[in-house]
Amino acid sequence: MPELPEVETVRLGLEKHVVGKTVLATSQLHPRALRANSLNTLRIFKGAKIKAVKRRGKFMWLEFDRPEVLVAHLGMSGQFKIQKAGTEQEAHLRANFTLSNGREMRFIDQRTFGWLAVDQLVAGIPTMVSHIARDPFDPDFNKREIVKEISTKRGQIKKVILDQEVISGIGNIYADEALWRAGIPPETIASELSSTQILNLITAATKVMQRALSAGGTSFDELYINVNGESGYFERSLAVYGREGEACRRRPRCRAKIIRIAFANRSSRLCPACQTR
DNA sequence: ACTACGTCCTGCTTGC
DNA sequence: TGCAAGCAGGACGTAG
Repeated sequence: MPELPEVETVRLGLEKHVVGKTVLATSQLHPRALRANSLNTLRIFKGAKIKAVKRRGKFMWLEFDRPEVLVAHLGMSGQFKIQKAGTEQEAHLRANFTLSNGREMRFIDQRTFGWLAVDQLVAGIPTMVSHIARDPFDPDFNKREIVKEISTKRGQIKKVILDQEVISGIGNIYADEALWRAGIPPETIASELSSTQILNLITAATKVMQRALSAGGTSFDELYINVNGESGYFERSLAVYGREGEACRRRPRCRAKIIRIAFANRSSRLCPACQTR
């Protein structure tokens, strides 16, 4: 599932392949590919030169030599692929951009939770991304400030770190991994944690996502791939996600089995022995 | 202002 | 064996 490291992997791939290229043609192949707003056509980018590919949390956007930007969210299963023009269409191709270098930038999305949108920048951020908090990879991410903010929250800690308006980029996989690394149960009330515990948790989330980025992102069931069509290899290093029933990897002592519990209409994976209050 | 939950979607896995 | 239910889940809108 694309979370911060996977989206950053895609951003890096796009940056390498599309910056400096001009969009010659666009096509939208699925009604849900484009999120409805006032600027609801991809055709606006015809003839535009791509200047930059930026990101905040799990949101990405392309900047052009004109005011409009193309915002993209991968949702559950969104992918970007760079293909030679005219290559056979993928089964779930949702939008296509023909580029000036004989390539096509393709947006592919099986489950259609992902979307594209035409938007404008306000203070350097697309309006539809302005409510999203900074992510831990942001140079202006203020860890001490975030720790302080989290310490005031009355909600369960996992919900708090999944709240993209508090800290962005963390999804279900890295939330579970960070909580395991910090030894904190997901249902703990945030305000009942010490500042040190919260700091440890944010540090753990940052580290696990940095390691995942180094490995090219986590790929589960191969729905996530980067723009070259290659999968990430980080899943080998996951401690709890997808490991229910297997032995906890904490050393030297813990040998308990990882369990899966229902949490907020989703699932959480955790070690019942070493994630305790 | 805050929290909780339903909704969107497809395809693979599980269970009867 | 075959079909139906379950599961995966990010973000957002609405209900409470």
